[in-house]
Amino acid sequence: MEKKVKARSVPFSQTRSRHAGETAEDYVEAVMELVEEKGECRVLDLARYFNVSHVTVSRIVKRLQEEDLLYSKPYKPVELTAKGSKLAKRVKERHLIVLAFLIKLGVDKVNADIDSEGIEHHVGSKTLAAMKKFLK
Amino acid sequence: MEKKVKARSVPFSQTRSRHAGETAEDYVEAVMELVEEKGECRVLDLARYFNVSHVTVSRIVKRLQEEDLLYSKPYKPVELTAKGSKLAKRVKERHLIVLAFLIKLGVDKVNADIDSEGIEHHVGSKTLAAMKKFLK
DNA sequence: ATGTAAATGTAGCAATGGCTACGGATCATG
DNA sequence: CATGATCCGTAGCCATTGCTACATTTACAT
Repeated sequence: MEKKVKARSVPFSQTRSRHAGETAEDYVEAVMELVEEKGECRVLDLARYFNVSHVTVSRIVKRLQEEDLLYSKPYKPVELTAKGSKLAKRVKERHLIVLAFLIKLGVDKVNADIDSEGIEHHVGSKTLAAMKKFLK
Repeated sequence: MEKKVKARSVPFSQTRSRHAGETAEDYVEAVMELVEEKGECRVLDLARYFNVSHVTVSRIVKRLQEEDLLYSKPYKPVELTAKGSKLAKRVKERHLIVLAFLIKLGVDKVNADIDSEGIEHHVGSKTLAAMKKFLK
């Protein structure tokens, strides 16, 4: 008498690609923020931002160039492509909504900052809509 | 006139270990659920649960044994250690709170299921407390 | 103009988590 | 107890994201 155990709603088959996608989102968001604040975004700016070595950044930037999200020439600043810019705006908006939501929920700013960065990647459109509604 | 750009509140230095930690949480939770529902938890049960190959499960189970979260002998069922059981209970409770929270927020069950599985790993104690309060 | 410091790239290693292919173990069932 | 089906382990591949060490380029100051 075997009880059926349902598989997860979201298959884990693509864990690696999901993580890579989160990295892409984090990077385009960071590039947008750094360009806004500093005028340009260097590899080392990203390395400091994410607390990783410049080597890690450099490799990821190369990959995101192949995905047409970023653009840069060797030893030059990193820029967003049109596609990257569009993604960055979506990501940033979602991030800000999640952050505002947590704060309105009663979470202190420090923890809201921390948790929103982890949560944002997993907020689907339905959940995002519910958060927006709650904010109004 | 360089504006200072603050680094992320949560350093990304440990991205890999964070992901490994999420995997550990997912696995102990799954083992607990499968043992409850089927009486025992085999490698293949986990493989089907996560939609990955038995090889992936087998390697991860081995690692989690070294972390003293799981226990099993070759070709035998996987069991939780005391430490793993404790973690599983915490994870499951947190998961259920996040799920209930999303539903109360107005998200449909299907999307609440999906998003809660991604979100749960990033909900700190303060955010969890705020969710609990909202549920009351 | 030249030389040094800072920024970036390259080589190569490790850990994690995917996979296929293959082989050994276990278990029902005849 | 033999045998086929099922389960599981091992070997070995790839991708992603960390790292250190070293090489190269750029930019700035003298």
